[in-house]
Amino acid sequence: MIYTVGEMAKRLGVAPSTLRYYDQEGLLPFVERSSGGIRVFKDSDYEWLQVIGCLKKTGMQLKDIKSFIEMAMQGDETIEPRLALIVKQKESVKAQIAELEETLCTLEFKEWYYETAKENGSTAVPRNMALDELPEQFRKVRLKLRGE
Amino acid sequence: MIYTVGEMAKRLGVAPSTLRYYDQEGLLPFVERSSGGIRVFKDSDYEWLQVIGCLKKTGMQLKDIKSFIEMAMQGDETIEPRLALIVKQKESVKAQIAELEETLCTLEFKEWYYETAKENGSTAVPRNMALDELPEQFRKVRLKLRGE
DNA sequence: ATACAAGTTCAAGTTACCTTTAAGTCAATA
DNA sequence: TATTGACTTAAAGGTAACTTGAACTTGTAT
Repeated sequence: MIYTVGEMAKRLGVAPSTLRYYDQEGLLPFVERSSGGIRVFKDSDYEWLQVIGCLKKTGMQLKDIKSFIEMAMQGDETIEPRLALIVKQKESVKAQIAELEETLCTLEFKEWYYETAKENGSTAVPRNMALDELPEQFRKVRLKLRGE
Repeated sequence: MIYTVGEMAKRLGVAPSTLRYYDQEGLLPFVERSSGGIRVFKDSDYEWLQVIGCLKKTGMQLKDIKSFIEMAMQGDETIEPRLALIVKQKESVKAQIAELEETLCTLEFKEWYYETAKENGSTAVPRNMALDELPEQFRKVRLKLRGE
């Protein structure tokens, strides 16, 4: 199967202008053109675009994704640096998950805080509660929020 | 304890210009000024800034954080919408974690892919491997990447 | 009293990532 | 063959979140 930029964009759930922009930025050196200059996307290009999408989700910048694609275009000599980059991004994603888990704990504290405020008609109640009055799992969170 | 903008920025690990920018954008209505116009941060302001930082980590935009702060400044009448917002952000963070977990699976597949390529001197080996030749946990990932 | 680091405002600059617009070309259908 | 919708490029515009620079003021330390 082959696709135009619009068809491929639809398949990926992105705007056609995004694909044109990526191409312009050098992220899509694998995309060929028809005799008339129209971009011709193949199924194997879809896979490249999925990889680009994956790296984007890790928070990698387009210029770094470009380097990765350029390495891939060089062929088998660049297997090791590509592996290294994947491993690095894997660690980065693990760190991001850990940070979001912490953020989640803070939000759960805040949820409890406003639930308690709602029940009592005032934020003063959870705010002035002694540390040992609050549920055990929220004590560390409150200390951290208050910088203690 | 009271702090200048520079001291508070240091305590938070951000640039002083960031705090001035937030103030300018209306995110810090609780910060008072000295007679000479210098910002005076209190310990309770540190806690607000930590909450702002938490909401930022959830991916919330500054204009939406501003709305939250404005509600908080209104007092106890806004407990319910604040609770609703926290719960919404909690769900958003859970979704972000789920997406990163999926991204992690893809990266683990890619790690295996390049490890196998490295062992065999060519990406052709993992690329052309039959689906039932690859480790079970990577089969669904490859199908998704190839759009099958 | 004087120096001087760090504060102030306002405006302009920066970066990343697209999107939009304009002017024109390609290619599938009637 | 003519129409029409989707393609092309180049350049400009947009947005979020800061950062920087210039010109000036505050407040602490000698």
